[in-house]
Amino acid sequence: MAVHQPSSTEPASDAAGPATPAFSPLYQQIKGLILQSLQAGEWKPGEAIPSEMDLAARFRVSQGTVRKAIDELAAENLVVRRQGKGTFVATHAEQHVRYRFLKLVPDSGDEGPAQRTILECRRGRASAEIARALALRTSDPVVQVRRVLSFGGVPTILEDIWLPGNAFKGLTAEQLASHQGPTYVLFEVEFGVRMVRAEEKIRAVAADAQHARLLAVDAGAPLLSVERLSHTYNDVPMELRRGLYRTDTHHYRNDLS
Amino acid sequence: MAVHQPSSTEPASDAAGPATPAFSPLYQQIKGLILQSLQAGEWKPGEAIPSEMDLAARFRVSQGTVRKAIDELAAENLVVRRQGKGTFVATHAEQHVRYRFLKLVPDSGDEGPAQRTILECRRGRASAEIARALALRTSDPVVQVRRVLSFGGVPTILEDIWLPGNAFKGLTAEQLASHQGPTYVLFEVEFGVRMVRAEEKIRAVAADAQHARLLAVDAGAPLLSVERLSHTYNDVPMELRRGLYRTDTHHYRNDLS
DNA sequence: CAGTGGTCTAGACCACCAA
DNA sequence: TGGTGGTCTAGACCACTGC
Repeated sequence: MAVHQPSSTEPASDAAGPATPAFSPLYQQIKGLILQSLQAGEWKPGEAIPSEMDLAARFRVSQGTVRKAIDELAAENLVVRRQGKGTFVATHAEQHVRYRFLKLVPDSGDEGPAQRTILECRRGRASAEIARALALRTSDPVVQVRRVLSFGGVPTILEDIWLPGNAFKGLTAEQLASHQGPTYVLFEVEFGVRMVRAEEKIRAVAADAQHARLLAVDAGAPLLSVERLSHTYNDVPMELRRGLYRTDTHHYRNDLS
Repeated sequence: MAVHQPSSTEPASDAAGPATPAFSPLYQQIKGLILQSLQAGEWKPGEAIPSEMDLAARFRVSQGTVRKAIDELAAENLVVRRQGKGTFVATHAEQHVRYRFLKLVPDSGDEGPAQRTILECRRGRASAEIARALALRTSDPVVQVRRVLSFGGVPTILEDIWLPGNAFKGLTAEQLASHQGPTYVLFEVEFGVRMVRAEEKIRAVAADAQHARLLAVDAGAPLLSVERLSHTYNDVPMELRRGLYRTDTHHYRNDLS
């Protein structure tokens, strides 16, 4: 339900506490409520959420207020609007947004999907470093994956992936090797985990002997090191990924605005 | 003035031509008109544009329509809204958005502004490659700048910058060395050129002898190569920048969403 | 206090889609 | 044809700023 706040000045509650009245407009509250339903899985990825009219009725608010809430969710890619059809929970499976998190593109031309080679997929305990990144406790269960992505037979990306073990019970190398489309779709479909946002730290590094072998380059060759921390709803970290990219035939593309 | 389009179906103009009726909503047209005024320099960077009411009156449209147009301009960082004060033409000089295009951050801690060393600033003719990138004709005048940015005395960024000579008449090494704040502010203030959007292509490369000397690293050391094409209004390319970044103490930070 | 942007509402109509 | 999101309007009120 919409929380109607006292208008204008707060009642003079001079008790100690944060001085910020934390005013938030109605549409932000509605956005928060819709977000809760998204997190709770009330509507699954790809499904339609209720129409604006329905939501307006549910929250006892005008359609325009719901619209503004959904506008923001759409701007954050949590939801996709389709005129005449409805509003849908966003997915990494959509055609034109696929590989939204993969910014490595070929220098020229197009290319098919990557060939995946899973080198490792094992359960273990979180090191202090991994635990810190994923907001776990040291020695909590984690899944670690190592894989190589090749384009046209050329190994191009070597990735180490760490996932919280509890959320990804039963993840197998088989699944990782054989599924279609982005791995994040697998995560959505099989584990109900939707990655919403990520931060990347990018560096140039020299290939060590092992990396060189796996990526078929000379030892010491420059590689792009991409450390990505992905989050689900509410900024909960759910994946740490360390990638090494060959940039002799591809480049990392970024748009600034 | 707002262009009122024929409602519903087009009159059956079966003459040859693009089949798309190119319907665009009123607020998009208003946005376009405001954009024109921005390009034309009717309001300078940092200045306030007319109030929503004024613009609504000027364009014979409701305030809500103007608001939606400005909303989009604000979302594209072309304009900044300040409640109670007005709407202002965006600038690279704003405190919290300074160095908006510089994504290289120190691994830990903060750091002061960069020390700039201008190695070169000369006028010349565009090579075929530069001409293509900047949408000039080969041998059109260009300004080329080479500089090193250092943090705490450590040379960290080596940049080559190409600018269209006609738009940047009179740019000197003096100016580039002595101005305060981001170089893009200098461009706005001295040349009326506002960079609005940019694309970057990022690679890992090995330092050659010259680069190694200028950045105080060993030859062959891995460096981040960042090629940036910056645009003014209307996607007109106005700057090509090739940077080499040391990433031993800094990293390139990117947010995906 | 007046002026600005920000929120909220209610209603009309349009464009798109599916059945 | 009915339902969905998309546009446009008009008016009321709120929050913030500066005089």
